Amino acid sequence: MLSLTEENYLKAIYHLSDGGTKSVLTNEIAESIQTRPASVTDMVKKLAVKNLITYEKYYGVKVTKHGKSEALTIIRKHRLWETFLVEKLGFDWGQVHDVAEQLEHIQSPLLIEKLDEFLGYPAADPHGHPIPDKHGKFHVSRQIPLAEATKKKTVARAVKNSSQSFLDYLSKIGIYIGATVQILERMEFDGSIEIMIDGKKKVYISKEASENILVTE
Amino acid sequence: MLSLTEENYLKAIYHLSDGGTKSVLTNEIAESIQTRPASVTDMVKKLAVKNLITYEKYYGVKVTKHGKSEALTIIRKHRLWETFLVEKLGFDWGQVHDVAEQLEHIQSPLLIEKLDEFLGYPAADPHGHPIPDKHGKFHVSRQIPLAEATKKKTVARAVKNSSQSFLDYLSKIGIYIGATVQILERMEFDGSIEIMIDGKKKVYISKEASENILVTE
DNA sequence: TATAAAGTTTAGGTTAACCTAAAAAAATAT
DNA sequence: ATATTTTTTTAGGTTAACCTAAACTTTATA
Ligand SMILES: [Mn+2]
Ligand SMILES: [Mn+2]
Ligand SMILES: [Mn+2]
Ligand SMILES: [Mn+2]
Repeated sequence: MLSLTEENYLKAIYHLSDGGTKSVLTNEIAESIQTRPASVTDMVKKLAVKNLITYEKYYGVKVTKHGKSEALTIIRKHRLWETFLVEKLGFDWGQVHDVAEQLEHIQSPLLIEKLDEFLGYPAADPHGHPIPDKHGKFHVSRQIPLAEATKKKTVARAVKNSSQSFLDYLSKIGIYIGATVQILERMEFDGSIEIMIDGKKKVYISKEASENILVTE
Repeated sequence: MLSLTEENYLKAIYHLSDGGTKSVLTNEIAESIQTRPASVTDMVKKLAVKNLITYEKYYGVKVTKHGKSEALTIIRKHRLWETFLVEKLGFDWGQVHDVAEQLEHIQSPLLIEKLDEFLGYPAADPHGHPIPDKHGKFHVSRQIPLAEATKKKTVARAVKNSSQSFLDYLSKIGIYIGATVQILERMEFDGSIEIMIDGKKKVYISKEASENILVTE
């Protein structure tokens, strides 16, 4: 069984590795988890002993099969709780992340199965992120950042950034998961774009914002 | 803000003090929390510095006003979560305690208010224990152990012991919160009693069991 | 290729929450 | 009242998870 801290490290490493595909460096982990590189080195050795990652001194870590499965369990819990908070308790999609950050560490396989059932086995969380099933399986449709879309008409499917401030901003301008987004014009000089939301509302959004909205064409 | 450990100590002390009325000794705390007396002495000093209890060397601790209010918040959370698990997720009343023991430490005032609302502001948890409101207020009707009841006909209102094994036993013989319990006969030699549940089922229960069922006459 | 810069690890400390063993105080028994 | 037992505290360690500063390794630059 993993400690809360070990779980947070493992989840961070998994996310940074793009689902276990690439290896992750000490400084990236330190940055993402808000600790010092020296602390990361300590923890990374512990996780390697537990067979959750492989660690090659100076060259970073890779997530093992076992580590991937543990990470996906934590992510599953995180996203199920976020879904619960929004769907059942009426939280705003920008309010759920920090609470889910705590709830994801509750240890009870029964709880998570019952919660999943209660929510009707959702496929995605309020941010459009896929929820792994109890075996760690999930499906993602081909999503691209709005910034890279070539077709004029797209549908918002997920956000890349789940921060309160970004989600509050999206809500304010009227973007939500499932909204249709038409690209009206790209500004040459700063990459900002003019879009039409649900065929009704025209707004300008920055390049930065458009990179954090994932769409299907 | 309190650590998880501090919260567990404070809650244990509050329970042992009968709602803040009497003072609590080091060994009682150690016993209840499954630690060594020396560890209790350490923690008790910390809690005293934080003004949650008063500590008189060799004579035990008392819960302060502030400590009582913090303890009641934790108890409120514990009981709301237990109610959620039974009412919404379909847990058995014997399965909830350990999970609630973890959930009670989640830090989010918003979460707990929304959960309370979602549950319809319940007055008691699945074990019949009162749920304090957000100001720490709650009401208990005059409940006595079935072992001490003098009237023939009583109604089960709460359990004194929330262990899985005791609750499984109660379910098995057909006792639940709200069940009517008629006392048919008391056995002189071991204090066991014969009862009729809901006017239908006759069973014998031990003195021990009858001391852990709280009823109103 | 030698040197500088960047990234990482090691060495050595801190704090919270535990522990055992010894010392001290309080309660009980003679 | 004194001696014994019980309870509690103190002293001194351990472990997990952090930290800073110094020592390394790797990578980039001259
Ligand atoms: Mn977390
Ligand atoms: Mn999410
Ligand atoms: Mn607890
Ligand atoms: Mn309860």
